[in-house]
Amino acid sequence: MDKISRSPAMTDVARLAGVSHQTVSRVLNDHPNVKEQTRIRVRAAIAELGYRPNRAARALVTGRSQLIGVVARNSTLYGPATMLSEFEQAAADAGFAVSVGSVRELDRSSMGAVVERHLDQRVAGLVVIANTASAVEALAEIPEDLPVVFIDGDPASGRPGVTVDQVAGARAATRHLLDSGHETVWHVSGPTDWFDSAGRIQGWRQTLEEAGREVPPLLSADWSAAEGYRTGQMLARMPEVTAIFTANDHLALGILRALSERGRRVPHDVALVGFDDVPEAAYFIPPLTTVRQAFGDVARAALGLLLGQMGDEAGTARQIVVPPQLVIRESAPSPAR
Amino acid sequence: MDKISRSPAMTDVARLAGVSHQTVSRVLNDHPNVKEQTRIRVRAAIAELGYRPNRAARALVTGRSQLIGVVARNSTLYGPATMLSEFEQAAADAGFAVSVGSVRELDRSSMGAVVERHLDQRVAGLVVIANTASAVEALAEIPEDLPVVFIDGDPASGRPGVTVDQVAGARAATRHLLDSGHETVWHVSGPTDWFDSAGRIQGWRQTLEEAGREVPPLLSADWSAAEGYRTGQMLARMPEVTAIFTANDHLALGILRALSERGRRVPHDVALVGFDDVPEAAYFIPPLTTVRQAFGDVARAALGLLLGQMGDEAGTARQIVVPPQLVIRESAPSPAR
DNA sequence: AAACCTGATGTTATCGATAACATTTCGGCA
DNA sequence: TGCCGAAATGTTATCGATAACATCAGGTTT
Repeated sequence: MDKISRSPAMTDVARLAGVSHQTVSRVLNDHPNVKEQTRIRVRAAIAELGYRPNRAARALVTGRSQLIGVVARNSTLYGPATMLSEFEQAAADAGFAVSVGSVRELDRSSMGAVVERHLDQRVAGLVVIANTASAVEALAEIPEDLPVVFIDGDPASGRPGVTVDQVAGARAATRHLLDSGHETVWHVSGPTDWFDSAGRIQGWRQTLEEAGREVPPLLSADWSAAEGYRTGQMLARMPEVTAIFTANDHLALGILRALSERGRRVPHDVALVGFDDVPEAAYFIPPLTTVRQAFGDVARAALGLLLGQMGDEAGTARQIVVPPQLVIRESAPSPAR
Repeated sequence: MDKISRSPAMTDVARLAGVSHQTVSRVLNDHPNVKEQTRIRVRAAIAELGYRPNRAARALVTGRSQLIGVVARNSTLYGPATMLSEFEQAAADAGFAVSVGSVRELDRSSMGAVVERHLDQRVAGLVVIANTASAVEALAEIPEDLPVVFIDGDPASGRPGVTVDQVAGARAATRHLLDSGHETVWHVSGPTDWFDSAGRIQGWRQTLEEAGREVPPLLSADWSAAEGYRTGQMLARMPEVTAIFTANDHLALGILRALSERGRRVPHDVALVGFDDVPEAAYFIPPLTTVRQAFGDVARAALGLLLGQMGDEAGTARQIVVPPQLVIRESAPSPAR
C-alpha cells in the first residue's frame, strides 16, 4: 500500500498535533486527564487530515468489535421487519453497527452457521430471534461470556430475553369475542412449533375452558394470507362459526376473503380478531380488530438488556414481558354496540 | 487477557501442527503450493483446538473487512424487507456479512452518518437504496475506490445500479386498463420526490397521451394504506372514475376500503391495479391485479454487480434494469372476459 | 556434476488501535 | 525550598492476521 494513498492513522494525527498516539486515542475515547488545550489541538489535526478510525484495529486489540449480531429467520413479515429496523436504530444510537444473519429454516444447522459468522466477526453481542425450540438448540455453541438476548424465545426459559405476553393477548381477543355474545371462539393458529403460536393457543384454550365453553378443534396454519384463505374456506362453510381469532392479521385477511366469497358478512355473521396490528389492518374490509404487539418496544427493550449485559453482568439475566393491547375495530366491535 | 482463556490463534495451530503460521494461513485461504499431507495435519490441529479466525485481524492487514454495508431508509414495507433479506442471503453465500445502516429520512445528513459508520468498519462494498435525489447527494463522500451499487436510484445516472423498469410497469398497468375499455385511468402516486414514483407517473402519463386519452389530475400520496384510503374517499365520489392505477398495493388496499364504503364495486364499477405484488395482494377482496417487482432478482443482481466491482473493475459501471410483470387478478380482469 | 527452476515452506514486517506500564509536570502543603 | 501526590503525557508491547521477502529441497536440463 503506497504511502501517498494510505489513509491517515492515529500516528499521523499525533505527529501533526505534536503528541503521542496514545494521547490521540485518549482524546477520541473521551478519557479524563487530557488538557482541554491538548484536546483542541488533536481535534484540529484530526479534522485537517480527515482521519477516520479503523474499527478493525480496535476490535483486534479489545477482542470485541462494535458490531451486534442479529440471528433471525428470513422473513419479510411486518413484525420481524419492524423489530430489525427499530433495533438497528437503537443500536446505532448506542454506537453499535448491526450485522444481520438470517436463515431459511429455524434448524440447528442453519442457525449454527449464522452464529459462527457472527463469532468470526467477534461481535460484541448477539440478539437471537428464536421462535422455536430447535432454533434455541442451535445456540449451545455461544461462548458463555458473550452477551446474548433472545426475542420471542421460550417464555419458560431462564435466559435473558424479551417477549410479548402471547397468552394475555390471546386471552384478551377470546374474552372480547365471548363478551360480545358468542358461544365459543374458533382459532386459526400459526405454525404450532413456534412459541408464539403455542402461547396464543394456550391463551385461547384457557379462556374458553374457564368460561365453561366448548373448545372447538384447532385449525393450524402458517403465517400467510394463503393459509388464512385455506382455513377460511372451511370455517365459512360452518354456520355455527360466529367468532374467529387468528394468530396474525395476514391469516385474518385470507379468512376475510373466504368469508366474502361465501356471503358470510363480517361482523354481522362472523366476528373476527387478528393479531399484530400491521399498519394495513385498519384498512381491511372491514377494519380489523386485532391484538397489537409493540414490536418497537420489544426491539428497544432487547437492546437495553444486551447493553446491560455488556456493561454489568449482574441483574440482567431476566425476561422482559411486553404487554399486548387489544385494538377494537369493526371486524369485532365492542359489546353493547 | 489471561493466557488460559485466550482463544487459540493461528500461531497456536501452527505450533500444534508443526508448521509456520503462514502455512496455516495458506491452508485456510486455499492457497496453492501446500502439500495435501500438510493440509490434513493443519486441519486436524484446527479442529482439535477449536480455532476460529478473527476477521478483525484480517481486515486490519488487508484494509478491507468481510462486511458489506447497506444504506437504506428505515422501512417495514415488503419491498425493502424482501430485498434486504435476499441480499443478505446472497452475500452470505459469497462469504460476506451484511451490516445494515438505516435512516429515518432520506436526507444528506442522516445518510452521510450511516455511510461514515460503514467506512469506519472498512466495509468491502456498499449497497445504497437511494430512492431520492437528496439521498444520492449524501454519497459524495464515498471513496472512489470503494465498490458501490445503487438500488432504486436514478435510472438516468451513470452509476452502477439495479432498478426495476418503473416506466414499463406503469405502462403495462395503464395499457391493461385502457384495453379493458376504460376511457382513461386515474393514478395515485407515491411520494413524488422518489425516483420510483416519478417513473410510474411518467409511464402512466405517456401511455394515456399516446392513446390520445385525457390525463386526469394526479393524486399524490405516500406508500401507506391510510393514504390510499384518503385518496380513495375522493375517487369513490367521482362517477367518471372507472379505472385506478396505484403506486403500490397498500395504497390499493386503502382505496378498496373507500370504494366499498361508498358501494362502488370492484371491478364492476371501478377497476383497480396496484404495484408490487405483495404476498397478501392475492387475498384482497377482490384479489388484486398488480405489477410484480422481482425484489429478490434486484437484490441478487445488486450483489453480482458489487462482487464484479470488487473482483474486476472493468465493465461493471452499468445499470441493470429488471423487468416488471403484470399479474392479472380479479380487481382488473383481462379484456374480453 | 553443476546449474536452474519450481514447489513448498519459513521468517520478518506490517496493519492501527488499545493495554500496560513508565515518566514528566504541576500544584499544594509543610 | 523540598517533597509528595495527582494530573498529564509518553513508551513499549500486544492483538492475530496477511504481505513481502527469503530459504530449502527436489527434479530436470545442460
